Order: sequence, then C-alpha cells, then structure tokens
Amino acid sequence: MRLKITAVRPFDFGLTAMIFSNGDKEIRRYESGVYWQVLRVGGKLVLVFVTFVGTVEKPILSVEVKSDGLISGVDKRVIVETVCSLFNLGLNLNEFYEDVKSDGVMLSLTRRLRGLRSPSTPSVFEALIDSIIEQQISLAVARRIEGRVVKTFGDSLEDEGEIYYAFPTSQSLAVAPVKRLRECSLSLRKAEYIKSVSGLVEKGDLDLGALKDCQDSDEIVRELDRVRGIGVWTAELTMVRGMQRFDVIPADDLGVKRCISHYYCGDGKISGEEARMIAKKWGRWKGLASFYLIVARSLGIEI
DNA sequence: AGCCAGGCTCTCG
DNA sequence: CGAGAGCATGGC
Repeated sequence: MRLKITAVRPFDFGLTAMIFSNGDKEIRRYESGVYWQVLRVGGKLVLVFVTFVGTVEKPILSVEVKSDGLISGVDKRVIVETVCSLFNLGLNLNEFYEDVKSDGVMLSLTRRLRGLRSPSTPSVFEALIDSIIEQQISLAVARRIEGRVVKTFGDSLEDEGEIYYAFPTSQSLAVAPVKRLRECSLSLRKAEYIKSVSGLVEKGDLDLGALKDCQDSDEIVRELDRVRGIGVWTAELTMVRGMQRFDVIPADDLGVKRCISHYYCGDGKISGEEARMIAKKWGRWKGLASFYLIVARSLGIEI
C-alpha cells in the first residue's frame, strides 16, 4: 500500500534524511533516496519506505507501507501523522527564517540549508532512552549500544528476506534482566536507569504523552530532571528529538557548545551558560537553530 | 598506552 | 554544600 503526504514548503528531504545515511539497515536508514524504519501502529508492526516525489518548494512524500496485518483507515491516519512528525512536516520554516535573519550567521546558514528540518523519533520514549544511552560516551559508541538494545529487546518484522527491528516498548525494557541490558555494553548505572525509567512509564508514574502536551517547556525539563538518571541535558535532548520542542536548546551538550563556539566564538571552549546567552537571540527557535549549526558544521560550511 | 567522549549520581570532606 | 570519583567501550 502506498500513501502520499504533502509537506509545508520548503522541505529538503535529502538534506534532512542525510544524517541517517550511515544508519543501521535493520533499524533506520536513508540510502539512494529511500528512508525506511519500522513503526508501531495500533499494536502492529509496520515497515515504511519513504521517498521524495516533489521539489523543495512543492514537497510531496510517497510512503510505501508493508505489514503482516491489515491496515485500517485509522492505521493509515496514524502512519501519516507519524511520518509527519518524523520529519516535522507541519513546521513552517519560513517563520524560523524570518525570526533569525538579523543574525548574520543564521541568515547565511538558513539560506544554504533551506528546507532542512530536524527529524524526530516516532515516540518520546525512544528519544528518552536514546538520550540516556548517549550520556557521556562518544556518539560512535552510543550508536553501537543503541543498535544492540534495539536488536535485543525490539520486536522484528521480515520483508523480502530482510529483517527489521522496531524500537523496544517500555514494557519490554521494564522487564528486561539487567544482565541482558549489560550485555549490550551498557554500564550498570545506565542499565538501571533505563529499566527504572521504563518501569515508571509502564506504571503510568511518568506520563510522557502528558508531558509532551505541557505548555511550559521549563516545567517539562523540571519534571524530567526529577527522575533518577535524567538530568537537564537528557531532558532537553529528549524534548528536541522526541517532543518537537524547538524552543529548548541542549546548551550543555558538547557538540552544541563546539558548534556555537565555532560560528560565534572562534572555536574557544565555552560553558553551557555562555551557549545559552548566545542562543537567547534565537527566541523560540533555539533548538532548531542549534540543529542548523550542527548540520552546517558536519558539512564543513563556513560563513 | 592512555585519554577522552553530546552526563549523572553518589560519596566524601 | 562543592568537589571528585566512577562508569563502559571505541577511536584517536
């Protein structure tokens, strides 16, 4: 089955999906113009292959849906909504561009990266667990560990002889033996954090859906920060990646600090507080602006 | 070899 | 209170 989705313009699909070009083929990847991953829809696993059939100024996505079960009308709506949130298709980038154009660096970068959107995870839970895994260690190590966790605890789906994994549910991680979590190369601490956070979600003591709908971003940070294993950095990263909250910036993030310093402070070491000061002028677009900096830096773009 | 890596908690003094 | 140790492993 195939679905069509019209995005708000501008949208550069290739530029946006590019960060997944070295992703795991069995989990989530962008290759030769095709992005794929497994979604959980109405209790079923659904594999989607997303391609771009429009232009940056007239963006249309084509979604090929594969599933073992039957896809209902409701399922179709959920799939469309999920793909929309994966690439934040509803966001009006022109508002962002307009609001940051007085910043010379941003003016230049938004012109050169026109249509770039910050991708999201299909669920807040996934963003949260990924962020915990990524605490302190290098991204290269983190990605390998994430892959092991997904393949150990996630449900899988087969298509044309290939196997694909969905991100584990909160239930599967809540009941996961610490020993098996540790076999994914997680430290004992992180194994405990992940298990207990998943337990809180399962019991309803940590309602990520409700938090996502909370108006006040600072309050979300405070609430998440109260949970053992979650600090401000983890909370903010979860919000940017899993809640479409682009008004927050993970200012304590090493990569964010390095990028801000590169474009605004001549590559010197800066503190999280200094990063927040610089980010102030981006207003409600701090998170998206920092994403543009990171992508620009990774592409070697100079002002 | 060793040191650092998109942090966080717990323990000392 | 604030500072400091400990964590896991891959890359340089």
